Formats: sequence, C-alpha cells, structure tokens
Amino acid sequence: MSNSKLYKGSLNTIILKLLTENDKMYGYEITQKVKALTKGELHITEGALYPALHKLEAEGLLDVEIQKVDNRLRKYYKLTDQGAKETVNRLDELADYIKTMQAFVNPKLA
Amino acid sequence: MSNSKLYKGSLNTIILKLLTENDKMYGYEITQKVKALTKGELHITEGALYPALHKLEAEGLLDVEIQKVDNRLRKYYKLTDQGAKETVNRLDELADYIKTMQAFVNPKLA
DNA sequence: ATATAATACATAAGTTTCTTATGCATAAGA
DNA sequence: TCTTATGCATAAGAAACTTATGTATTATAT
Repeated sequence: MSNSKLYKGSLNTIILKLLTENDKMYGYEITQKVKALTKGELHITEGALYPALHKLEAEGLLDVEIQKVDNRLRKYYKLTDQGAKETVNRLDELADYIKTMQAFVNPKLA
Repeated sequence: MSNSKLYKGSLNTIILKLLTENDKMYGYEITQKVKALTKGELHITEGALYPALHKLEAEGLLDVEIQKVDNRLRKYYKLTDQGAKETVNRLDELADYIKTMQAFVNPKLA
C-alpha cells in the first residue's frame, strides 16, 4: 500500500477510521480519500483494499449496500455497531503503537 | 513480535536504531533491551529476531563477531558503515510514517 | 538434589498482509 | 480512437511475522 513496509498492518485501521467520519464509502472512494488526506504519501492498492473490505465484512464489522451510479456499480460500506466499537479499540492500539515508537526513536521527548 | 499487527515491518528499524546507541549487541540482549525500553509493550520473539539479524548481515548492514562468555556463545552484531547510513534512512521513513499516521488519526493537531 | 526459569543460539511450518499482475466493464478526455 | 479514470474482483507470489521446536549452559527455587 506504499513504498514503506511500515504501513503493513494499518490498512484495516485506516478503513475503519475513515468510516467513522463518512458514514458510508465505496472502495474506490477510500483509495482517493487516503491519497488526498496523506498528500500522496500513502497509496492503497486495489489488491490490498478489496480483500480487506471483504474480510471486515465477513468479520461483521462492515455492512454492504450496492448501488448503481452512472451505470457503474458501487459497493458502499458502513460500520456495523460492532464495527464502531472495534474501531475504538483499533485506534487505541494505533495510538499506543505511535506513542511507543515515538518514544523509542526519540527518547528525549518522552 | 507483539500483540498488535502494527509492529510488522518495524523490527529491522528497531534493531538498527539500537545499534546506533550501543556499538555492539547480541540477540538476546536486544530482546531484553526492547522489552525494557518499551515497558513490556513490545516483545520481540526469537523466531523473528534471529532471521532478521541474519538478513541484515547478509545485506551488509551488520557485522558479526562471536564471543564465548561463561561457556555460552554470543554473537555480537554491530553496524557496518553502510548500515549506519541506511539506519538514517530507515529512521527517516519511520518518522514519516509516524507523522502521517498521527495526522491521519488526529487531523486537528496537524 | 532436582526441577524450572533464564540465558543464548537456531530453524521449519504456517499465517497474515501485502504487491504485482491480471481480468472485466463503463465513462471521460486527449 | 486511444488512453486515463472509475469501479469492481481474484490469483500468485513475496515479506514479515508467530508458533513450535530443538540444543546447550547457568542460575534459581523447591
């Protein structure tokens, strides 16, 4: 999803976080949003995104709703109740990770 | 290397960073140091660590020196010149990642 | 004395998560 | 009319782990 290996593991959290802010989004929209929000730093590939969305749905964290716009399919995803709860946990974990690594790299500021 | 998937990809950078501060370290010492520095948050498994060290050595970023202490083997690793240079890059990448994710999770503070 | 934990290395099988390479289809722009 | 953008999908392979072993010495606890 990017040139750096560091993003490995954070895709699910990124998706969930976006869906707390946007109610419903479709796959392509997510890729564009992430690119915009990170100023091009983070590029989500389709090969990573779509399987991730399917998995989150299978886990009961997302619901799907198919719409046809301009004769093109869109699969809108939104958080389930469980998904909303789980997102809180994932964001906490991410915050912890960032804090830990921040302190590790820059101990003086801790 | 931890309960969170987020650490995936950061092990090499962690090793390199430690070796900029300690001149030479052996595997077991690294696991203990990381545990201490992160207050138990990050636990490096041996199954991840030793192959990582071997790979960094194969890439020419680390040099090895074997010593026998108390009748036990220790393989001391230290940064090569190339390793020292590469560490700077890896730490920059890590800093970028942290910055990007920080901004993503907490846009208000950006 | 003796079992367990700590120290110290190593590898192999399996899992997760991604990249890269495809494939299909419609719409817009050069 | 060719390429790019939009929109979905999957399959093969790579990378980075976890989990489970294995060997060996030393220290600690019972």
